[in-house]
Amino acid sequence: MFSKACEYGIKASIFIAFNSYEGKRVSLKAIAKEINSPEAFTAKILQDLVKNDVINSVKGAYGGFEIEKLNISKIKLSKIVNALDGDAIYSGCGLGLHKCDENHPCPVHDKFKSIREELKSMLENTNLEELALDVKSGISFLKV
Amino acid sequence: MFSKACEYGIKASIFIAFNSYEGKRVSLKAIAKEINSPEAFTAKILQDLVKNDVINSVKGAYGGFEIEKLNISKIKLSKIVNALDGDAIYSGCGLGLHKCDENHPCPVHDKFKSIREELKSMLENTNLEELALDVKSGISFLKV
DNA sequence: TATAAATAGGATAATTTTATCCGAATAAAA
DNA sequence: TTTTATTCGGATAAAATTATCCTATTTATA
Ligand code: FES
Ligand code: FES
Repeated sequence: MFSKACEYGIKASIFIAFNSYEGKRVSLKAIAKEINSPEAFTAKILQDLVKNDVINSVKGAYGGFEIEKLNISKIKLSKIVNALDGDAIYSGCGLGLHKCDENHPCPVHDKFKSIREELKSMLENTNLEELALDVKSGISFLKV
Repeated sequence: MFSKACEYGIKASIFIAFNSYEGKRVSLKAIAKEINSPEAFTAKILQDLVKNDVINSVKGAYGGFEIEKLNISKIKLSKIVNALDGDAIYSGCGLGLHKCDENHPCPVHDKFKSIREELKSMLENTNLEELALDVKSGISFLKV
């Protein structure tokens, strides 16, 4: 469904989010350990997220990654997915036609329509805050 | 969403299906042309589909691919997707945890649940016949 | 029986995705 | 000012996916 990069990116963002709530900045090392991802690859993904204004980075000793508290509830999953995987998953044609077009639909267009719309609206209506709170309270998990 | 192999496989199966309805066997060349896919790669995919009993092949002159008429309505999209991509798309964890587990859910588990179930039931309840008939009647398209 | 038209399948290549390595830049603290 | 802990970014490398090529095998027909 999502690329590995996107999976790591979502998990990393959640981990950064709930630490930022407590005013804690987290390092690449801590993130990779927490979400069980390869460190160097995760670094690249975090750089992408910084460029796309999902997270902020602070260089140097005692640096790391963080998200402005006020923004945590404003960042939607769709922003992360879009930054890392683009919008093909909910905008492109499910069978790889040049584009998804009502007037020139592929055989599964109608069947997929509602699923893709549900996916899109879920991604656009889910914010980092709710996901982070669930992890913090032990309702959901980032690894294993 | 699906791999290229799976996209080609679904489209090829639909094309074979509606030709089989008319008692026509189709060649690799004809399939690749009709669904706009690379011929040799498509050949590999068709071999997989033959091994998984989705389609039948006939070697030699005047050979090609076909599906038993009586089976066309029995073959579900899920069978094709499973043969080519496995079941990760609707059974695996959306964030790549080892497995999707109610008792150890990832942060998006609940959000994804209904989408993945809808996807699964759609794939399990859509058969080749309906898809093939739509293409045949010009309601949907296999390329461009 | 020879020929031609197909699929089967092994080997290989190209591309994309995933992953690693290392030096440069930055900034806090000693 | 030096050391240390970081992110940044370029260059590779490894693995997976996508794609191609070539030969063997099969089978209908001339
Ligand atoms: S045309 Fe294929 S999903 Fe819309
Ligand atoms: S645990 Fe991740 S989708 Fe169920």
